[in-house]
Amino acid sequence: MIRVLLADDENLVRSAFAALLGLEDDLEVVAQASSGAEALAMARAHAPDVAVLDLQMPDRDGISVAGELSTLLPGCGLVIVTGHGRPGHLKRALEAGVRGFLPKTVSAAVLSDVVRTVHRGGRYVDPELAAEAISAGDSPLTPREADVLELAAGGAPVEEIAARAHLSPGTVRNHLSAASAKLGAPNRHAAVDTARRHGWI
Amino acid sequence: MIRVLLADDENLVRSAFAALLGLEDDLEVVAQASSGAEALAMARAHAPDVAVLDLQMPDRDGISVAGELSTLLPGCGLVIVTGHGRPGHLKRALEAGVRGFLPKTVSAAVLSDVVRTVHRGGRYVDPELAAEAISAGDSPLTPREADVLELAAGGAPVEEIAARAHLSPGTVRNHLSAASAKLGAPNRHAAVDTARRHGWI
DNA sequence: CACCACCCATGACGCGTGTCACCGCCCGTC
DNA sequence: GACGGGCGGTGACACGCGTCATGGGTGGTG
Repeated sequence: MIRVLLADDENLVRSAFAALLGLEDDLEVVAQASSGAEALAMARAHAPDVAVLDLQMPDRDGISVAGELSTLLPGCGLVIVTGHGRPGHLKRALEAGVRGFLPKTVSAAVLSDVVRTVHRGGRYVDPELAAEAISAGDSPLTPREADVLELAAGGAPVEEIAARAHLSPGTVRNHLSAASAKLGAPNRHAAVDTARRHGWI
Repeated sequence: MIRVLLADDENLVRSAFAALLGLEDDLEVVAQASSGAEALAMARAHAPDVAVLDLQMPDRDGISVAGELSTLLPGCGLVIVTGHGRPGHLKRALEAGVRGFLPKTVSAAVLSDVVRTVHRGGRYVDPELAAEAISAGDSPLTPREADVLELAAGGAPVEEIAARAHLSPGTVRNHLSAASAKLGAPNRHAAVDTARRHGWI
């Protein structure tokens, strides 16, 4: 019997996953969590064999939770499930010790299979996502450029970004200009869009 | 036995919902669809008692599907399920004949209860969402302003928006300026953000 | 009919922004 | 030690953009 921890902030989806996994004879959902912090607490309490984590959760990234879990429970298999799979996320997830990564578009049978595969020590990443990740490659942005671009995401004026990043407005514009050029975007807003699509911010 | 149609582009979620509803004795999932068009075809073929539709689907809005279904199968109960519930969506959904509207954050028991309620001819909208919708009110934007604002969403320059909307650049700027003013946003990008949060575009 | 809201357009003003050149500083590698 | 790359900063220029005033056309309402 494989003991599974489920974490997803959308209660309905999480319960539905639990129902789905509950149909399998060899799987048992022993704990559920609706946030990253709760997931860690539950993991500590129940020591599951496999943790299935949603990528987007209100308090923290599913990947950062995975990273912490991999040191906390080294034997625990880690699976990330996500609505919109971005290539950058996949890379970060694998670095965090995640061994299963799949979008919510896959068919139902895949989830339980992946849980079993990961429990056996195997790996599974969605083929389509893997192809995207390879073709997309690494982020061309320097860390600082990514920071500034992220702060520009809300459509804030340069002045505000400068204040929040403790930089001079001119430097902010330089970073944004460089980022836009690297991403082939005509302006920073399109650059934000592109960077988001690739999971680089 | 209540016969249910399920439509959601995320196969995993849809199958999981099917498993969840399948646990209930009085509910039976008779058809599933992964797009709006497919949902309509399935509805025609199976004439379900209740249709559970995801708001976001690749080809078309779940609400527009609902609108078509309400004329196609007047007796069919309509339920919309959504990840991020926007007040504007709720209003549009109710106008389209939808009688159940709930975010994916609700607990598992609610979904099957809502299906039953809607089948009996009752209504259910998530209380939190309803409160937001009431406090938010109607969209202050004129139809044209909403159009232009939507085209501005991708961070496109004014020139491009003008070309795509068959307008003069000056007119576009006027519409955007008016929209930003109405939404209390310092620029159009923040205006896009605000309008999206309220479901006005 | 007058009135008003919406739509489309033009022109002008001023600020925000994108772009470039150039500066110094730090830290890694060859 | 020289070199290159990332980082922070300045100054200048030109364009995009936000804002406003103004105008004409349309359709619905009192």
